[in-house]
This record gives sequence, C-alpha cells and structure tokens, in this order.
Amino acid sequence: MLLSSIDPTGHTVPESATAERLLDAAERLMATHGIEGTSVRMITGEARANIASVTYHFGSKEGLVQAVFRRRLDWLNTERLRTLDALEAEARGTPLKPSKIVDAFFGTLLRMGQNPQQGGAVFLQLLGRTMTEPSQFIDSLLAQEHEAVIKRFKRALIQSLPNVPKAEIVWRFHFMLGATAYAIAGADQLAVIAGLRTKSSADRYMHQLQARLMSFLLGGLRAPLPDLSSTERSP
Amino acid sequence: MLLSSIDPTGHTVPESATAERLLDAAERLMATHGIEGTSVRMITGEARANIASVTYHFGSKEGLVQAVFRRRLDWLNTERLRTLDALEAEARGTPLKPSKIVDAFFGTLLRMGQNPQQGGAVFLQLLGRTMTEPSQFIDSLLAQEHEAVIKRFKRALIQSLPNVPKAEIVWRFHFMLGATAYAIAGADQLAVIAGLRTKSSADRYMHQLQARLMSFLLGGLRAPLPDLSSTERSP
DNA sequence: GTCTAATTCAAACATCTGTTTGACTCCACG
DNA sequence: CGTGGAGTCAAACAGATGTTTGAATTAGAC
Repeated sequence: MLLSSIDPTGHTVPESATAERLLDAAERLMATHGIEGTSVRMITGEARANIASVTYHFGSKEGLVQAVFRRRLDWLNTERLRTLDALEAEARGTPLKPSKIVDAFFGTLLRMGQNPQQGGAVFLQLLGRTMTEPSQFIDSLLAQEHEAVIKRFKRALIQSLPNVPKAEIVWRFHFMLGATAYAIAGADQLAVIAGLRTKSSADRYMHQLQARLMSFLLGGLRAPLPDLSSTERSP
Repeated sequence: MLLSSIDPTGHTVPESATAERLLDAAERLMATHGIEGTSVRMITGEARANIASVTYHFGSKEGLVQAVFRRRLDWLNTERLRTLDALEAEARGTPLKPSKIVDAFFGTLLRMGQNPQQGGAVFLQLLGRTMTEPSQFIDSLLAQEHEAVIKRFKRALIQSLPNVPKAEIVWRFHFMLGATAYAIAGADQLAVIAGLRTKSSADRYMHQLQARLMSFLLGGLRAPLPDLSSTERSP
C-alpha cells in the first residue's frame, strides 16, 4: 500500500497517474451522488482502473475520501491564511474592514469554484453537501482542516467588530457558513426555486452567486443585535 | 400492504402502533446517521419490530422515508400558510413587514423544534441535513411539499419589498434557507466552533438560535444590493 | 538481459443491503 | 365454534458493498 507522499512545500501529491484519476473520479461522483452513494466500483469504473487500485493506493475507500478533501482543503486554507496575512500586513495595525475578512474567507472559497485546477464548482458542491452530512470521519477531517483557520478568522472578525459581542460573531459566522454551503451545494435547487429551468452554466451561476452571497453575508453580519431578553418560546 | 390512510382533516395518520414506532425510530436514526446510512434493520431493531414490518406497513424503505417527511411537512406547511393568511387578513391590504413574513416561514420552522409533538429538534436536524443531500426521491418529495408554499412566500416577500428586484429576493430566500438548514442541522458543529464543549441542551440552543438566526436573516434580506457590473472573476 | 520492486488484474471473500416468502398467531365477526 | 383477514415472525432471497488474494504484467536499476 502506498499513501500519498509529502512534497517539499508540505502539500500532499498523488503518487501516480492512476491515483490522480481515482481522486478526480471520486470527487466528481461524490459531488453528484454523495459519499455514501458512491461505490468504489463506480469510482474505478469512471477512472478506468481496477477495483483493487483504491485499496492499493489509498488503503481503503475512507482513505480515498480523505485524500479527495485534503487535496483541495490544503490549498484553500493556505490561500485563505495567505490572503488574511496580506490584508493585516497592508493595514499595519489599523483594524480591518469586516468585508475584507469575509471576502478572504468566503470569497476565496467561491473563487475556487472558478478555478478548474482546484476542482472548480464540482468540489464546491461536494464540500457544501458534506458540511451537513453526518459522517464521523468527515466530521473530524473537516474539523481538523478547518479548526485552526476558523479560529484565526473568528479572531480577526472580533477585532474588526469591537462593539459586537463575541458570541454573536461566532453565531453569525456559523450562519454565514450555512448560507454558503447551501448555496454552493444547490445550483440545481436554486434553479427550481427561481423558476429558471434553463441550463444556465455553472460558471454564470458562480459569477452572480459571488456578488449576491457576499452582500447577503455582510448584511447578516452587520444586522441589528437580536433581543435575547425573552428566551421563552413565542406564543 | 397497508399504506397510511387519510383522516378527515387531510392529514396522513399511521395505521397502527407498529407503524408509528417505525416512523419515530426512522426519524431519530436518520437524523443521526443520514438516510442512506440508516438500514431497515437498524430501524426495526430500534422500533422492536420485525424486519418485514417496513415492507408490510410502508411498501418499501423509500415509502417509510417519505412517510417520515410527510408526517412533519404536512403539519409545518399548513401552519406556515395559516400564519401568513392570518397576517394578510389582519393587514387588510396594507403591505406586510418583511420580518413578519420571514417569521411566518422560518420562525414557524424553528418553533417546530420546540414542539415535541412534531418531532422537535430531531426532525429539524433531519430536515436540515436532507436539504443538501443528493437523493432523487427526497429531492422530488421536498420539491412537491415545498414548491407551492415557497411560491406563496416568495410572492409575499416581493410585494413587501417593492424596491428590491424580484431576482434578488429569490436569491436571498435561498440564502436564508441555507443558513437555516445548516443551523438546525449542526448543533454539534456549532458547539465545536463556539468552543463550548459543554452539553448545553438542545432546547437552550434552539431558544438562542431562534432570536439570533432571525436577526441575521433579516439583516441579509435587507442588505444593500450587490454591484453586479463586474461579473468577471476578481484578480 | 536479468533481477527486483511497483503496479495491475480477474476472481473470490465475507458482510451488508432491501425485499420476499410462507407459516404462524391473534382477534373480530358470523 | 370457525372462518378469514390482519399482523407478526424467522428464514431465506438476490444483489451490492468494501476488501483481499495471488498470479500476471510492467518498469526501472544494475
């Protein structure tokens, strides 16, 4: 069994062409059919590889799934931190605008959907769907990959919004994650809701989505604080 | 095979005590393990019923799943429409405040999480997780159950916000759905993000969630309109 | 060219899936 | 009583699942 190796920059890289075809096929199929709904036979069929190649290259189906996410999330989170670092360096101590922080986190994610080298919209859909999926190993994987990054952005937002309670920012960050996950998971569902049955390309969707989601997120982030005095259920 | 029957008020009611135990067990397990991750053996085991009882009472596993959702969504959407009707009657032609409409749709959903007779937080979690799950029959089920209701609320919002473009409202409604779905799906994840590892009860979570999510949703709904002039990718 | 390790392959593995079968119990109605 | 339908039950069904096996093939190093 050969797992992926670590290159000098710390990124995992596929060991062989077959391993990369497996990753691509798994990513595409899992975005459409879900993780549990995608069998290794479907994956190896699409990748024109033998059934045993999954076990050989990744140890197990779970290993392959983790590799699929790691390949993209490593890049994404590195990019997010790089962007935030640049913003803070540029600001030279002055507080950052919330919109800049939100863009560094969510904008970087959305722009990934237009970057075919990083999986494009396919991976975004997979990620969005996975974020609400109950799956132990994915839970822990996402938590590990995300925890440090989220902590960092949470801190930045708290500094950026000194008159908003910390707890409120944490909740709103969560709500922003949800709106984003759902938006990128469901191009099809929105098409239904909007009533536009035309096959507008995923690209066009992503372009509009980016501007519209960002203004929605910022509106929610800066909304008037809720009245928490009545925590009893409404009549 | 006996499917559920229709009572005089148009609601589906379980035919027997076993059928109801199956619905309850399926709802609980599917909220935790997902639909595909829940086998009929798990369900019948938890419900202390025979394997064959699922086929006998619901025709198939898919029939059971649909019954689980129908049981709750029928009640929810009836309640939503009833609330909106009451608001419009009370307003007597004057335009409704957006916050009232949002509360009739999302507030009714969230209050369902505190109503043990309607599944409580368990069904909310199941619904939230399902909304991003790729599953043909659930897609079509949710679409059927939701389409008329969503259309109605969309129209109400459009009338309530005459100076916001229709398309923008549709998008923002979608974003609101996402933030809500994710919030109700992931009590656990938020606990991780918030850093509060304490086992704060689901009730306390739901109480706070309701007020905070609502102000977030309204902030997003009333956010400044996005600048759509540059639809090219950002540098 | 030869040897060795890496990779691929078809086949079989045990286990789990949803569904079906046919006998069995139960209870109401005539 | 006894007949018939509703419900339950253990057992088996065919098919799909992830994984393993051991031989066959490939590719690179000496």
